[in-house]
Amino acid sequence: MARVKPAPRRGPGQFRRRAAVMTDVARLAGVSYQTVSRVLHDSPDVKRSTRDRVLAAIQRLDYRPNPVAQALVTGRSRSLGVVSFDTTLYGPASTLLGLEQAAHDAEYAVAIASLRALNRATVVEAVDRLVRQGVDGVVVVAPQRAAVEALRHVPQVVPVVAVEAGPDDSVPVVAVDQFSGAASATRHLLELGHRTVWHVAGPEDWLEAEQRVAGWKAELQAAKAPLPPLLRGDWSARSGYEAAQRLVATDATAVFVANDQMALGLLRYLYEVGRETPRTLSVVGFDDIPEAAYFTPPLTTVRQDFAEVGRRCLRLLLGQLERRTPAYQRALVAPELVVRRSTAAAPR
Amino acid sequence: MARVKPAPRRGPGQFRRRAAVMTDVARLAGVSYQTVSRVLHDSPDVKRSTRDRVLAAIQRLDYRPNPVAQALVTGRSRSLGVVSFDTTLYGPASTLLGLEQAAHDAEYAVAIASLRALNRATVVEAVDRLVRQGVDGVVVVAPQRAAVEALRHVPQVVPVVAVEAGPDDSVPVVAVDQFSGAASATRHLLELGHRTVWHVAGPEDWLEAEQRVAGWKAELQAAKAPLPPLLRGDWSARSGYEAAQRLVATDATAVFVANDQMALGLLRYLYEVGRETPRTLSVVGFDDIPEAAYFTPPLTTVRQDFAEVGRRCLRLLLGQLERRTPAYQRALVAPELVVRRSTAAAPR
DNA sequence: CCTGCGACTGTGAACGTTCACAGAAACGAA
DNA sequence: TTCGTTTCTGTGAACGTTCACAGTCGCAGG
Repeated sequence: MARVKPAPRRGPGQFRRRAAVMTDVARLAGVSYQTVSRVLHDSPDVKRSTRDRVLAAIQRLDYRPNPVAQALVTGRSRSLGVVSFDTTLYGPASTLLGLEQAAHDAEYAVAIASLRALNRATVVEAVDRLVRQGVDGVVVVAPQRAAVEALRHVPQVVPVVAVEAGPDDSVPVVAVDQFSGAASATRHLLELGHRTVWHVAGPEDWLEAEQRVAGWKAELQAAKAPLPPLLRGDWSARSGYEAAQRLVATDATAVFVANDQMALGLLRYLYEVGRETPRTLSVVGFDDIPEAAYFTPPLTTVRQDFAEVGRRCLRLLLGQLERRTPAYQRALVAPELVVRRSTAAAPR
Repeated sequence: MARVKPAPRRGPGQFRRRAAVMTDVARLAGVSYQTVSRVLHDSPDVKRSTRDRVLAAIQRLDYRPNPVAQALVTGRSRSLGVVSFDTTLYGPASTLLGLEQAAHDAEYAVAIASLRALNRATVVEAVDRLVRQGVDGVVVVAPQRAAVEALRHVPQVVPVVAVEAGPDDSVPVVAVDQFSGAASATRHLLELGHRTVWHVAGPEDWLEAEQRVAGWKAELQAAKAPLPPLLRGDWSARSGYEAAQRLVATDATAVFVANDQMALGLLRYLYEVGRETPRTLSVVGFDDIPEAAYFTPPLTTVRQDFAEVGRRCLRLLLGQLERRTPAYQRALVAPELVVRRSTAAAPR
C-alpha cells in the first residue's frame, strides 16, 4: 500500500529533487545503513526500539528503496517482460491486462515488447531485449505457430512461459481449452437438431485456430455427423464476409465461426443477401468480445477468461522463479458457451 | 540491430550462465575497463587499433552492457512508464501500441501500469510506482476528467505527458482533435440535407466525450440548425441500444454517436424495431474500429490515428527529457471522416 | 573476575557501470 | 637533452543496495 504523498507543488523546470537514500535514513535514526536494511527486510534481530526509530526516519524522509540498486546487487528486478503480437486484438489485450494486474498484486513490474512482424528472429530479439533489460521472467503471448517455433530458439537464461501455445512441450504453457470450447459450440448446434455443422476457421498458423478445428472435428465424429469442407478466414470481419459468400452456396444450416469478428462479417453478408439468422442459418462465434451481445442478432459464442489466463501465467512464472527450475506444465482454462440469439433449432 | 545469437541448447534447470561484463572484455582485449567504456560510447580518443581489439573482444564474448548498472550510475534508465485505464478498449490499446513502437525505435523500454479504478489516488499511485521503478518519463493514457484532475496532484519528479486530456494546461498533452472530428461528422450529415443532427454522447467525465459534444454543438450553431436534446451513453453497445430506444420516439433523421460500439448497439435496436438504416435514420460513429466496416450497415465514422498519437507523445517526452524543462504544449492529431453506408440523404 | 554466549549492530566488499581526474607514450620544438 | 603538447590510457571513487562477516554489549555461570 504505497502511501500517496501530498504532492509538493513546484514550479516548472524543477525535476528530481534528490530522494532520500538508505544512509540518510541511517543518519537520522542514528544507526548504520545495515540496520536500516535489516528493518526493511524485517529481520528478527533488530531491537524493538531501534526498529521503531528507523521506521520513524523512513516515514519522515519518505524513503523508498531504490529498485535499480536492489536489482544490481541481487540480480533480481521484480519485473516481468511480456512479448505480444497484436495487443489491439481483444484476446491479447485482455491477457495482457490480466497479467499486469496479477503481476501488480505480486508486486512485480511489467515491461512490454510488441512485435511488428511475427517470426523467429523478431520473437528471439524481443525476448532478448527484455532479458537484457533485466526482467526476471518472460511471458510470450503469441499464439501463432511461428511464435512457438521461435520459442524453441530462445536462449533459456530466464524462465519463459507461453500463452496459447498449443500442444508443444518445449516451454510451459497457459491456454484456454480451445478444443473443448469448439466441441461445446459444435455440440450446441448439433443438439439443436442440425444435421451437421460447418466451420469457418482462423489462419492455419494460429494454434488456437487449429485447436478449434480439432475440437469441431472430434465432436462431429463423435456424433457421426458428416464432415463438411473447412472454410478459412484470417480473423477479420472481412474474411468472415467472404466465407459467408461461399457458405450460402451450400446446404449449411449451422456454422461455427472461429472468432466473433469473422462471425460479424458473416452475419453482415447473410443480412445483405436476405438469409435470415438464425431461422435459416445458425451461427456460433468464439471469444465473446464485449460487442458480441449487440450483433444482429446477438451472437451465441464461447467466452474465454483471459484474466484467468494472465493470473495462471504469473503463477507458473513465479513458481519457476522460486524453484529455479523450469516446470514443463500446461495450465488449461475452461471456456464457457454463452447462448444468445444467433442459434436456433434446425429448419425442417 | 541486436544480433540474434544461435541459442545454445541447454538442459532444463540451467538458467543464468554468468554473462560477460566489462572487465571480462577489458581483460580479453588487454586494456582497462575504462577504455572499453570509451569504445562503447564511441569516444573520439581511442586509438584505432585499440578500438578494434576491444570491438573484437565484445563480439567474441557477446558482451552487452548491463542496463541496470548503467541506470544506477547515470540516474537514467532509458525506460518509459505508461499508465492506462482500460487497455481492452480499442483506443487505449492502439495508443499503447503506437507508443511502444515509437519508444522501441528510440531505444526506450516501456513499463505499464494499469488502473483498476480511476481516481486521484489510483493515478497518483500508478505514476509513483513507475517513477520508483526508475522510469525516465511517464505517459498517462486516461482521457477522463478524473485522470486529468489527478495529474495536477502528481509530484513532478519526472516529465509527464497526458494523452487526450482535453484543454488543461497543467501538463503537456497529445490528443486527437475531437472537436474537429465531431464537427466534420455533424457537417457530413447536415450536408446530406438533414434538418439537424442528434448526438449520443459518451460519459460526462470523459474529456473526449465533452469535446465531441462541443464540436457537434458548434457545427449545428454554425449551420443555424436546431439543437436537439443530448443523449448520453457509457461507450458500451448496450448504452447505444438504450439510447436508440429514446431516439426512435423522436423525429430524428440523423444521429452522430460518440463511438462505434454505441453505434453498433443503436444499429442493433434500429434493426429490431424495423427502422431501416440509413433510409429513415443516418448514423455516424467515432473511432473506426476494425469491425466498423462490417456492421449492418457498414458504419460511416471518424478515424483516429492512434499510432500517431503514440509517436507524438514520445516526441514530447523526449523533448522534455533532453532540455530538462517541461514544455506546456498540446499536440493535436487530425481525425478523418470515413464515409460508408450508414449515412444517406435525408428522407423527405 | 573472567569466560562464554546470545542478542544486537557495524564494517568491508561486491554488483557493473560512469565520471573526474591523473598518468604514460609519442612526438616535435627549443 | 629537455621540455611541452598532444594523444591516448588507466585509477579511484561513486551510484544505492545486499551479503558475509566481524564486532560490541550485557549478563549468567564457573
